[in-house]
Amino acid sequence: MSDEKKPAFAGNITADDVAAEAGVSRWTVNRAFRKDASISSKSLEKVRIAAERLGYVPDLRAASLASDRSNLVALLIDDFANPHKLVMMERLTRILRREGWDILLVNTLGRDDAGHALLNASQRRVDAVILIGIQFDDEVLDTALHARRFRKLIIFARTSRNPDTISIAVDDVHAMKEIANYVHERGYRRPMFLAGPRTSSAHLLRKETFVDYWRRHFGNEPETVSVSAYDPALAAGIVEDTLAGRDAAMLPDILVCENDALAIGATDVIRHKLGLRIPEDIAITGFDDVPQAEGANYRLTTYRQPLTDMAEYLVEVLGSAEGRDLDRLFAGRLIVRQSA
Amino acid sequence: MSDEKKPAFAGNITADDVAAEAGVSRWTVNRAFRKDASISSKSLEKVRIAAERLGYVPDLRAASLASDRSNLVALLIDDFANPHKLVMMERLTRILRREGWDILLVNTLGRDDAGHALLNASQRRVDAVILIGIQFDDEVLDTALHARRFRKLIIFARTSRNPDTISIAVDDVHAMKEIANYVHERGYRRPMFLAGPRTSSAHLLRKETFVDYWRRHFGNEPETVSVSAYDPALAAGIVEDTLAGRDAAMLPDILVCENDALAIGATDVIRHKLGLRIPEDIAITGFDDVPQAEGANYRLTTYRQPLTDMAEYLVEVLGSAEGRDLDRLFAGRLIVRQSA
DNA sequence: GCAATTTTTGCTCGCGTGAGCAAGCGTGGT
DNA sequence: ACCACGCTTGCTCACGCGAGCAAAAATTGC
Repeated sequence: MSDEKKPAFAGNITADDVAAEAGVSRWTVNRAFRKDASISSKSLEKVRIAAERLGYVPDLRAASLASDRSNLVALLIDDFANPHKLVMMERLTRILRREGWDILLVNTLGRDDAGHALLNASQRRVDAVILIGIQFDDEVLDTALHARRFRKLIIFARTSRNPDTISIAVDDVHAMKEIANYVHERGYRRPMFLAGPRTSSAHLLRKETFVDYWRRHFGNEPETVSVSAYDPALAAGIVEDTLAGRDAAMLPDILVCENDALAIGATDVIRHKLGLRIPEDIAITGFDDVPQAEGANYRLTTYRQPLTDMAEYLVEVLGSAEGRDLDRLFAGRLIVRQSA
Repeated sequence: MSDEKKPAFAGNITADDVAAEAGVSRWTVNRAFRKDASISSKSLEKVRIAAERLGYVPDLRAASLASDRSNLVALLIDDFANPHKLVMMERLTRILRREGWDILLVNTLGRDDAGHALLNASQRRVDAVILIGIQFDDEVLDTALHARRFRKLIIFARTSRNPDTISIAVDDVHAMKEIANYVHERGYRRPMFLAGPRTSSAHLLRKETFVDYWRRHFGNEPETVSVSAYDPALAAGIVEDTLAGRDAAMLPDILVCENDALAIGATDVIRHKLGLRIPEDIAITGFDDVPQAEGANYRLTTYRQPLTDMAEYLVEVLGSAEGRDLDRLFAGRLIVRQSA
């Protein structure tokens, strides 16, 4: 009787099956699926045909187990209210996939969850962890690094002074000086800085740089306000609370925002709640150049990070044998639009 | 001489090491990390302490290999211009992680890439594939299903008539009827429908439903326009091309959009390029209730999908032994705001 | 206190692949 | 025809864990 199993799905077809079908050994089959392996074009062809017929694809779990390289990186994010995260995810996933890296997406629920998120990643034996969230302060990083559970811990789009992490980011200091100079040149004199949450590590230097630079070069001390997350809705609330009811003379003439998420929330509230015009009554600048910043509604003057270059450097870092001293800062570009 | 290896990272600490440290067998160690396993509280405690000291965590690659369950699901997305995707990703990743599922994020670059994306997922032996993109037409689905490479293929937030997939979505037909009725009740008589790309399968029934229902109940045939992606910027371009230069009498009195991504692009262009007021000159409705829809700028009348319920049902589906007849439609809710 | 029963523990075998080595094979020079 | 050399192939061993069974230990009933 033919008790040839008809598998429910092709997961159980293994290199041995293909080897039998193609008349070669199992190792030749696997070699056919590795790009660096030495194999004759004749057996390669035989294997390809047999694999095609049986629907075989190599099992990366087993490959990873045997080779101690998973070709998997974990991407840890928390900050889902920030539209720029969507852009970053798109760019990172596209470029990493193109280079053969798969991505484990971990939604880190907050500071307390960061440890679990890292544990999660470590159980899959990822080759690297990429952080694009905001919740990773020194304590969390130290715990992760102390456990020596990761070969590489990469902080993307954010600077970190921790020597054991790799930070790939735009040069915030240079960027904010450029913005400060632009703002001053255009005649604005009473800027207010709208900042995001103040984390103790891996944070942005934007607020500090802007405030210091402005004070030193242009005399007065800018007012600053802080929002607890990069969330347009929260930013809107804070801006309304801060500015509502002020005399025109007491209003800032420009709102310099740490990023576009804040700038967008601020724009909405300034127009629709405070009834002021942008840029005539209050100008606005952002940071990141999210897609909506270009739209007819916001026309936001902002600063574009070279995300593609950064992602490509990230790939390079992933391939590198070293795990340290790979920090790199990139130069961005001021994008001038109508909002300032 | 002490050539005790100081590992570069803790990946090479195995259950055997913990077993030696705790004075039990390797299998007891692994049992301590499974929740269904039978183990005495005494050895559990011993193992916990030893594992803690050595920094051991089980290797899920090996576990998956041995048990034939990966606890991994692939999430395939292409449509990154649509802000609703960010909301969906947040909700899905949060709830799936809470239930112990890890997520492989695959950025599908387009229709031609769908096959590669699926292959990618299958090599990691994911337990299921979740599609939240738009590019999966019948041909791609058939290929994937024919290869029998997946136990479950779930189409999330989109209906599919393919019997071998599991579709978890909002009841589009009911939703659009509700919207059509609302629009008519509020006195609008010349709707225009702004649709997204027309895929041959797994698509939305929104346009068809609205147009048919309107024609049958309210007499006239709504004008329809289609955009090639759910991208606000593209929608803006199409709407401008379509409406610019029309007499007021020739303009629709309401623009019914297939989703918020389109509605947002349309809103921007209607206000800032055509110089019309919303809702006085043209009203607008969307679908999805993205975060910005609530903001002061858009105040968009839209339709909210019960994403959390849908994600929770998804978890249930993942746990189910069956792979078929699990389709489910959910009821959403019309969110009335100022735009219509 | 003893046998019957249940819980806990250890073990054999297998999951599908890669590293690295040794044998096989073909090629070219003399 | 012979040998040296490089490319290709097959093989041993290992990766870390789970299923499922058998032995050991703990618990129960009387």
